[in-house]
Amino acid sequence: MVRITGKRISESTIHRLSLYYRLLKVLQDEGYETVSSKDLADREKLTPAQVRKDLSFFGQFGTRGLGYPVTELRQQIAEIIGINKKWNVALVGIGNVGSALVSYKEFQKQGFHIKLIFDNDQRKIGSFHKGIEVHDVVNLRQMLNKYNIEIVIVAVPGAAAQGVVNEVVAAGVNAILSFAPTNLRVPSHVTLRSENMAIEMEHLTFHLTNENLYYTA
Amino acid sequence: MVRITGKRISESTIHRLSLYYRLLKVLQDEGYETVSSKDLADREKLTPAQVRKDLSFFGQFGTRGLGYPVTELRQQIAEIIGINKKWNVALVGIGNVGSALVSYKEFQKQGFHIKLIFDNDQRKIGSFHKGIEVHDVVNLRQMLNKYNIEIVIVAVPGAAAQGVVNEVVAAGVNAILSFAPTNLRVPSHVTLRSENMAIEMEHLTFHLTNENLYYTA
DNA sequence: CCTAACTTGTGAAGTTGTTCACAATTTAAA
DNA sequence: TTTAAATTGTGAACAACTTCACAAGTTAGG
Ligand SMILES: NC(=O)c1ccc[n+]([C@@H]2O[C@H](COP(=O)([O-])OP(=O)(O)OC[C@H]3O[C@@H](n4cnc5c(N)ncnc54)[C@H](O)[C@@H]3O)[C@@H](O)[C@H]2O)c1
Ligand SMILES: NC(=O)c1ccc[n+]([C@@H]2O[C@H](COP(=O)([O-])OP(=O)(O)OC[C@H]3O[C@@H](n4cnc5c(N)ncnc54)[C@H](O)[C@@H]3O)[C@@H](O)[C@H]2O)c1
Repeated sequence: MVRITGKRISESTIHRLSLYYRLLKVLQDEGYETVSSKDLADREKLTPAQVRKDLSFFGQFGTRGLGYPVTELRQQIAEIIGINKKWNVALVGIGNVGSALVSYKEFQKQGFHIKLIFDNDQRKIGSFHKGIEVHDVVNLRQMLNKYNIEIVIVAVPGAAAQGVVNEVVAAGVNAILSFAPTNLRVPSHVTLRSENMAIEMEHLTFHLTNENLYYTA
Repeated sequence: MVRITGKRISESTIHRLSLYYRLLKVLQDEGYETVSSKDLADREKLTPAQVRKDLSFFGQFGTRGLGYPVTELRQQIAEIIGINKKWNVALVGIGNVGSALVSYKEFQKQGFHIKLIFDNDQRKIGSFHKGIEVHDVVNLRQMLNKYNIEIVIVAVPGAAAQGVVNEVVAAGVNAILSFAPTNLRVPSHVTLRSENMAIEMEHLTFHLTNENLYYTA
C-alpha cells in the first residue's frame, strides 16, 4: 500500500523491520559488527532472501561478501520506521490498561512521550498519574491540537471507543492505537492499529480445537 | 498451514472468523435473522467473496437467495474457533499487565477462566487477586499439569519470558499468549501469539514518517 | 406456476507476497 | 596478484491469498 521510490511496502515488511531493529540491538550487545542476511533470518525464522528483499525496498545497506554493519543498519532502520525521534502521545481512558501504560518505562525510553491523559470520570479528572494531569475528555479535540499530539492511544470501554476515535480524527491526529475489542472506523488517511487480546486468544483456541485435524486429507 | 478436510486455512482467515463472530453478535442485537455476505463484507471493509470463501472452508452455512442465518452462523463459528467451551488459563507475572488482566471481566465472560496465577516475587506469592492465590513460579510445571491448564498468559519482563515459556512448553501446554516485547521460541506444535505494543506503535510511526512518500513514483 | 431478483459456493483468474537463483562484489588467503 | 569463499541485490519463478464471475439454488410477487 505504502510506496517509497515507486515500490509497494507491505505491512508484513514493516512488521519485520521492527523485528530486525530489536534483533540488531541484541547483536550489538553481543558484540557483532556485521551480520549476514542468513544470520538475521535464522534468528527470526525467516529466509535470507526475505531479509534482503525487505531491506532492499529502502536502499542498499550491505556489503557483498561481508553482510550488514550492525550499528549502522540499526540506525537506518530506526530512521525508516521513524523511531529516531520523540513522539507526542496522548492517552484516552485511564483505567486498568491506561494505568499500566502510563507506568510502563520502556514506552518512554522508546521515545513515546505521554503528554496528555483524558478521561470522562469526574473522580479521575484533575488527578495525576506519574506527574501527568488527567483532563476532561470534553476538551480532547482542542488540547490535542494545542499540544501537537501525533499519536493517540485509546483505552476506553468498547462502547465509547468510536466516539473518542471520531474526535481524535476531527482533531487531525493521523495515528491511533486502540485497545478496545470493537471494530473501529477511520478515514483512509488515518492509520489505526488495534491490540485485540480476545482475537489473539481465539487464534489459540482455534489451534487447540483444530490441531487434531491438521493435515487430514 | 492448518488443514480441515484437505484445505489450508490461513491465519488471516482465522482472524476474520473472530471479526465475523463479533459482528454477528451486533447483528443479533440489532434483530437481524439473516445476513448476506455483502452486508457482512460492508461492515468489515471486506469483499463479499472473501466472506463466502472464508466460511466455505468450514462448510455450507448459507441459503442461496437469502444469506446466512445470524444466530446459527454465530454458533457455528464459535464451534470452529473453539469458544463454545470454557478454557483453563494460567497467568504468569502479576504486575501491571497481569493485574489489568485479572480484573478484566470480559475475559471471564468469553469463557477464559484464570485458574492459577504465578510470580517469583516473594511479596506477591501467597497474596490473592480477585480471589485467586498467587503461587511461586517454581511450581509452575507441576501445577499446570495438575490443574489441566490449556492456555498460559505470560506477563513477565522480557528477560524472564523465554525461561517461563520453556517451562510452560515442558509442562505440555500448547497455547501461549505473551506480552513480552521479545522474540520467543517454541516448538512447532505449540501456538504462540504475542501482543507487542511496541511493534504496533512502530507501524504507526512508520506511516506517519512515510506518508509524504506514498505513491511517489 | 412462472419469472425476476437475490445470494451462495466455488473454480478460475488476478494480485500480492515469498523464495529462488545468479551476476556482481568484497574479503582473505595463498 | 590470483583464486576461492562468502554474501548482497534483484529479476524471475513460485506460492499464497483475494477477487471475479457464474452456475445453481431460493424467494417473492404476479
Ligand atoms: N483490562 C484488560 O486487561 C483489558 C484487556 C484487553 C482489552 N481491554 C480493553 O481495553 C479497554 C480499557 O480497558 P480497562 O480494563 O482499562 O477499562 P477500565 O474500565 O478500567 O478503564 C476505562 C477508562 O475509560 C474511561 N472512559 C470511559 N468512557 C470514556 C470516554 N467516553 N472518554 C474518556 N474516558 C472514558 C473510564 O472512566 C475509565 O477510566 C477496554 O476497551 C477493554 O475492553 C482491557
Ligand atoms: N505495562 C505495560 O503497559 C506494558 C505494555 C506493553 C508490554 N508490556 C510487557 O508486559 C510484560 C509485563 O509488564 P508489566 O508492566 O506488567 O511488568 P511488571 O514489572 O509490572 O510485572 C512483571 C511481573 O512479573 C514478575 N516476574 C518477574 N520475573 C518472573 C519470573 N521469572 N517468573 C514469574 N514472575 C516473574 C514480577 O515479579 C512482576 O510481578 C513485560 O514484558 C512488559 O514489557 C507491558
